[in-house]
Amino acid sequence: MKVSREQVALNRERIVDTAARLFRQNGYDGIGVADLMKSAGLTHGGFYGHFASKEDLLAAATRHALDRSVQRWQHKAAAAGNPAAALADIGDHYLSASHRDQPENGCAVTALGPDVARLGPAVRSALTAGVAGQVAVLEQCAANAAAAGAGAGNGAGAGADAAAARRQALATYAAMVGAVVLARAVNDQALSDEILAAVRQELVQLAAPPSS
Amino acid sequence: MKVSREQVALNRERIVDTAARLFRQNGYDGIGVADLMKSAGLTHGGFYGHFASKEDLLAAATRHALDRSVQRWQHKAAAAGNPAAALADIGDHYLSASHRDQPENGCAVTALGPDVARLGPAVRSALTAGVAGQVAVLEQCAANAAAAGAGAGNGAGAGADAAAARRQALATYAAMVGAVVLARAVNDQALSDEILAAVRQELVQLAAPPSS
DNA sequence: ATTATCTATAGATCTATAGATAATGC
DNA sequence: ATTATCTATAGATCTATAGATAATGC
Repeated sequence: MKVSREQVALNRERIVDTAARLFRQNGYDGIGVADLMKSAGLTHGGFYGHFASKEDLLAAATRHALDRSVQRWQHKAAAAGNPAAALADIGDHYLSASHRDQPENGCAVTALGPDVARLGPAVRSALTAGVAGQVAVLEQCAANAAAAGAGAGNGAGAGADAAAARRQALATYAAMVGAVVLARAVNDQALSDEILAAVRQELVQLAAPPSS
Repeated sequence: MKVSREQVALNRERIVDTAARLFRQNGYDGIGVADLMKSAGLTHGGFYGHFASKEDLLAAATRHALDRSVQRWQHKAAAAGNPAAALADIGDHYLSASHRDQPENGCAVTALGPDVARLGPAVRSALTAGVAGQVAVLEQCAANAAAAGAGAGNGAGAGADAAAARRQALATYAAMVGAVVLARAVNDQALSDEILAAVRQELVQLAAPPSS
């Protein structure tokens, strides 16, 4: 039952896409290779022609899922009229009930962070690249917001602004990740909603140019 | 080989303590009942006299670990001279390299959040109680900081302050949780350190009374 | 002829249970 | 007599591999 090289590439892509969904939904240990392959419409044994191991697949799936996330963020940032609107757009989506309730389509960091932390360098590097990409988008937005808020600054001020923008981007990103992890884990709908709302609110204040 | 009732209670406690450590270290699916019991110095089969299921043990272990965390936070808050020092003390410890590098002794939310989100109500309720306890400590610190910073406020101002203190506590807590999840998952020491430092920095600013 | 996928299975591991054992506590 | 723990195992599941099959692509 050999298939064309084109079909092989399509099959591999299907496996990665299926894995990205099922790993986020069930965790790394929550879904087996046999079930993954079955969901992708293939049989168990064929898996090892595409990937060296289950962990190797997770690395590919993580890269795949986060690449898509970063691209969406970049698109939002480019489409928004101003930096504050871009941050609000990204944050409102990330901190929405639908992102909380659909981990299978959501950020791989929130769904798989602790799993990835216990795995090997290939998986962790895939996640790291995604994190760096997401942070870079936020950092650019924060820097643009600061520049729009400031008058004609001097050189030292611009350098301090850049460092502050990066710090703010990292802290905001951490708050977004933590909020979704918490909102999913907590068994109290009101508290879950409250956590998401609190971080959304903070993000609005961050997007506003500094008042000083 | 029956043991005294006192020894039974000690054995149960030992199982919970061992489980709290090994679940945080390896994840819920990363350690089996047989190995847990072996680490506790008991045999596999004896487990089901103490707990109905592995998930039941995770609920007990989560409650145990988070109770201890909340108690430490309360102690820090009471021991600090002022609210800002209390927040700094809690945050510096939570956002330290040693907390990042020793998940087996750290916050159960950061180590097990996504696992817990996929499990039943008993486990999730245990985590929720811990989250609520940790947030309450931060909220009290933020409220005290706001009260110390304000003059003699009117009633409406105090109500707004209380709501703002809770929002700030939730957002800060989310940032702390997210920072540790990220710092552990990322395969880049400099980025990991930078994430922790950025949130520590933000926490200092939160602890300062509002400038307005 | 090459090779992607298939069937079948090895070998290990996991949760949970059944029945035996032996020390406590009435 | 009760019961906490023990040994042993059932039954299911997991990753990975071996060898067969059959369609592609030289």
